This record gives sequence, structure tokens and C-alpha cells, in this order.
Amino acid sequence: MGSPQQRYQQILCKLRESNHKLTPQRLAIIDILVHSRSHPTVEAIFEMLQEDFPTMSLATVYRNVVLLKSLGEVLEIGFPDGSNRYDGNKPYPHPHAICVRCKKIVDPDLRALGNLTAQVRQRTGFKILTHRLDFFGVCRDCLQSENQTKGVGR
Amino acid sequence: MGSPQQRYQQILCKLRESNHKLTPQRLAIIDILVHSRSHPTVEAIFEMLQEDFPTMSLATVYRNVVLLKSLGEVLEIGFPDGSNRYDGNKPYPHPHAICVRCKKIVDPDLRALGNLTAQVRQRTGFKILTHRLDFFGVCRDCLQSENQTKGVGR
DNA sequence: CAGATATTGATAATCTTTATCAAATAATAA
DNA sequence: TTATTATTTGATAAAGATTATCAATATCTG
Ligand SMILES: [Zn+2]
Ligand SMILES: [Zn+2]
Ligand SMILES: [Zn+2]
Ligand SMILES: [Zn+2]
Repeated sequence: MGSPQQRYQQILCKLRESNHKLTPQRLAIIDILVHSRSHPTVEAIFEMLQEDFPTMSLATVYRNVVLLKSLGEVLEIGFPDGSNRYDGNKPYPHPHAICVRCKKIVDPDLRALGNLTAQVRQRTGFKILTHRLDFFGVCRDCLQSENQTKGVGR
Repeated sequence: MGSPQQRYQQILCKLRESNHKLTPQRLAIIDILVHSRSHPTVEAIFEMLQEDFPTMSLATVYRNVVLLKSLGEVLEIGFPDGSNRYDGNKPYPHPHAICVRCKKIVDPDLRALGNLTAQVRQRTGFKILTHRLDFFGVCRDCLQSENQTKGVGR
């Protein structure tokens, strides 16, 4: 739902609406978030910015990610070990497939989630606001290299 | 799948099999985990133990939870803010409904998750090992008190 | 009971995220 | 363009949860 360019403009709108300033650092962070498909960490974003912004502070990345989260323009995929990841392409809840080996995260196309939410509401009485669905496994690349190491592959 | 008593014995079996000692502290932690339905935090377990074990160290609770996790006998429901919760009744993946207000966590009965895993495998090529499904919302109790505050309720 | 090993308690270390604050910058209007 | 004001930045300290360390203690086996 929206190209990186569209997402970029949409986020700029939100920022202007909420009277936030458009600093070069902020724009660069947004640029990375909407163009990256890898669900980067704050650290990864920070490193990608080193070239263009050698004086960029890590705190600035954290602050802007928090801001974009509060505006509903970035989805946080948080983990208990602190290796949090961010999706600026799809800021709404969606399932993820996570490789436990290389930590790759991809967005699988899935249907049939809406009725699950309805079921939960019925059985618990909760008013459901959002959800999170993660599948943990081993990606194709890692499966392949695993087989090569074991001498099973061709 | 199994009463608290059965779970308790099952975990003791696993510990004996893996040559772990059955200390009073360890047994008390397991007792709390299999009898609690509230998905307690480490801190909560620690506080529940204060009465019977005034000298119990917080590190001991952490260590034993880690051990039981590694034995597959407790399910960790981790959150990025560090408010991790533990389920000793159902150590296998299952959906949770989480109240964002009072932090209550309950186990809703849900079906139709098996085919989702198959779908993810098909579309991503991942070998899926486990999953996690959380629904975030407001529980019945909190909805009620919310309405009372607003003067909407009877 | 004795010996070997694992566990505990106390505390330091680690690591990610948040808070702090002076200096710098963006937005706005004169 | 410049001045004014509020926001943002960079650097660093602080916070908070989990893990590591290590001497003392307790368990298990025989
Ligand atoms: Zn992988
Ligand atoms: Zn995603
Ligand atoms: Zn509640
Ligand atoms: Zn549960």
C-alpha cells in the first residue's frame, strides 16, 4: 500500500501536521526506513547514516524512531533481547517470518487473520486494538548453507 | 494439556534426566510456575517466594527460568520493554490476549493456526520452528472501569 | 558420612533505551 | 535578510533488565 516515495511524502505530511521540524537528520532516517525492506535495527540505521552524517548521534536515531512510532508511521518489531527491528513500509500490523540463524525478517503474504481477531474478542471479552504474529524458523539461504556444511547438498 | 500436578512431575522428570539437582528454591519456583495462571514476571515470582524463602536471590529466579526455558518446560512471552512473562502451564506456542492497561494476559482458545504455518512455509521457503501470536487490547475489567469513569456505565 | 559437582546469594558488569542539557538549527514573520 | 522562538541535535549520564562472576553452601551418589 504505497511506494517508498509515497510513504516518504505521507510521513512528511504527518510531521508538518503535527508541527515537527524537517531536519536533514530526520529526513535521512525516514528515507532509510521507507526504502529499506530489511526491517533494520536502530544500530543498522545509524551505521547506514555514517557516510552522509558522520556526526549523527545514536540518540537522534532513537528519538526519531520513537517519534515516527508515536505518529503511527513505523512499526516496531521488538524482541526481549533488545534487538528491535523497524518496518517503515508497512506501519500497520502484519505477520513476519524471522530466521533464527541470520536474523533475516521478511513479510509473507497471508490472508485470513481478520476472523481470528473476532474470535479472540468473543472468547475473552477484550476490545482488540492490534496484534502481532511472528513465525520463527530457518530461511532458505540458511537451510542451504546448513546442508552444504553437512555434505548433504550437491 | 495436564494438571498443575502433572506438569510439576513432568518438569521434575526432565530435571532428573538432565542431571539437575532438585533444590528447595528450584522446586518452589516450579511450583509457582505450574500453578499460576497469570503469566507472571520474574519479579512477581520473586515476590511470591519472599514469604517462604526470605533469602532467595533474584538471580536464582532468573537462572531457573532460563534453565526451564532451555528444557522447553516454560514459555517466555518477552517484550521489548523488558516486562517478560512466563507460562509454565503451556510451554508450547499458543496465542495470548494482552491488556495494554492492566497488563493482564490470558490464553484464548483458538483454532485454525496450523494452516497458517504451512502458508508461511510455502510463501517464504522458511522451515518454521515455532511462532508467536499476541493480541493487544483492553480487557473486560478495564473497559468497565473506563466506562464508570466516563459516566457511561450504569 | 565424604567427595564431587551443581547451585545459591550477593554483587558487578553488560547492554539497550531514555533522560538531560547546552549549543545549534528550522520555521516564522518583520 | 535577520531576528525571534521553539524544536532538535549531539554528547553523555542515568535507568532498568538480564547476565556473569565467584566464594560459600547444598545436593547427590555411594
Ligand atoms: Zn537465515
Ligand atoms: Zn514487515
Ligand atoms: Zn485490563
Ligand atoms: Zn499462555
